[in-house]
Amino acid sequence: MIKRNPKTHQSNLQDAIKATAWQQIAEYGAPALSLRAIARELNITAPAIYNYFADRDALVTALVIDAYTSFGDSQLASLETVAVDDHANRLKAIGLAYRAWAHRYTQRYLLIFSTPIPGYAPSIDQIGPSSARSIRPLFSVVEAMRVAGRLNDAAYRPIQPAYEAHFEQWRAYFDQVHPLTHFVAMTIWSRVHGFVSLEINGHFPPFGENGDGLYLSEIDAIQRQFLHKVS
Amino acid sequence: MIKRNPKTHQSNLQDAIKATAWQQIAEYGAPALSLRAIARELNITAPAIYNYFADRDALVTALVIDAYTSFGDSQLASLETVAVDDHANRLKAIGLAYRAWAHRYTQRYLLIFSTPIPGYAPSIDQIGPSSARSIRPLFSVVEAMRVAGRLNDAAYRPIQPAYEAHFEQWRAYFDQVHPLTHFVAMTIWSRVHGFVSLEINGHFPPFGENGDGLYLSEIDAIQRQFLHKVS
DNA sequence: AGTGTTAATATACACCGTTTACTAAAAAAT
DNA sequence: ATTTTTTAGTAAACGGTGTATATTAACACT
Repeated sequence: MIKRNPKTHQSNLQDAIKATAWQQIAEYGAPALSLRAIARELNITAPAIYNYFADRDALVTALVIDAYTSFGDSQLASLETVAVDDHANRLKAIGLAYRAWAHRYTQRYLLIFSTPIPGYAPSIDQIGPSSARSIRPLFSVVEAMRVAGRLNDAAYRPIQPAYEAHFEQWRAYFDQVHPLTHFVAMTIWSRVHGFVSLEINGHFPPFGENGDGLYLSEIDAIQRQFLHKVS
Repeated sequence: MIKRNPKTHQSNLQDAIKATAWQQIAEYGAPALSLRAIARELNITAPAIYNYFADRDALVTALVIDAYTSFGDSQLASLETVAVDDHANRLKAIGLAYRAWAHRYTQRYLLIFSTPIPGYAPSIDQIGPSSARSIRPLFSVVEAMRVAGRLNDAAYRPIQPAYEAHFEQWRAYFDQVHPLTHFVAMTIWSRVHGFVSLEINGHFPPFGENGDGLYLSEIDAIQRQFLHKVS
């Protein structure tokens, strides 16, 4: 008959579990995530967590959704101070925000884009919405370029018929955006992601948090390739 | 006094451990790698593995080096059938080989570029050589372009002085290649990697193993941006 | 007061990497 | 040829993990 720690009596234990998980992920990295460690920190027993999350994967899924939300917020916020018709600077702002967020919240970034939790595979049904939301700001920037007639489609290659079905199904999360917009946005995303991914995972030299020439030149290249001059 | 299974008496148990590890990684994924499972498969006990690898991380490091070697072989082989002065097609060949290898050996790809083993962090000293070797073919293609005067340096931005030291140290693995070559090669690598990484990790729709428009257009863009026309 | 539900516990199981102590066989040394 | 040393395995155990089961304490509602 052990008297439970008052900590466990806080209004929402579910949130406390997630908060502790984030704290431990930030401190020891996502792979070290442990239900038992979380329970210890909260002065409860490990099985108690199962009252709030079906299993470890359910907790991780909740964390992934949180990470996507944080990422989406950052993407959205980066556009607030840039005029909606200043396409060049909107591309630049959202591109820099991508990298800055990854550096600021490395563990969240890895949780989304790497697979640091052994045996965990996210279900598209659950994370789809928050994932789509996080990418939508980039899509909106590109779509604005297209609507303004400033989207360069020289590189556009239609999706091969064989993959059209898959593509269409996957695109359901993106409000049936214009194919050209989708094409360009995914290309931009893949470039920005490629740089940041290699950097975060230690395959590039450690540039630090500040912008550097290589990344800025990639943003330049994106602007030059996809943004028409005003005609 | 148990008579050991003949399997354990094969000439090189170290290689057998690695082979079994690869087999289980291919079947169940890298995160499920387990020394005990390997030992079971080989009819030995788990601690016996410690005669051949200092600990789990040492085994993983050996696997990572193998993966880099396989990747480097693939990169090298892709250039064999293309004339050394056919820069456009060398870029294309090596780019397609990158993606094809990642699809063919997904688990090896993830082992290198993701961090699927909990708690494992590769030491640059040990994997540096095989890692550098795997990237060198790309560097050689770009360097050949530069020497032939066909490398477009319009986007080049010198490394910021603050990072020059780090950069130089890291570059020691790459035979002091020309800075411009290094700059362009890293950019190309990051683009190709970005696409494949998103694809392999399920953030892009499943295009399958065959080439598709989006990836080919990225290779096009790389050619157009960095390869001068013959002057 | 009694009943049903909720949320925690205690216990247990099967797995993991790793350490220690021990042993049998092979190799080396005398 | 005998003794010693090294090698390469085993057995047992420690502390860790996620999770299932059964049980118990506290609460809300009739």
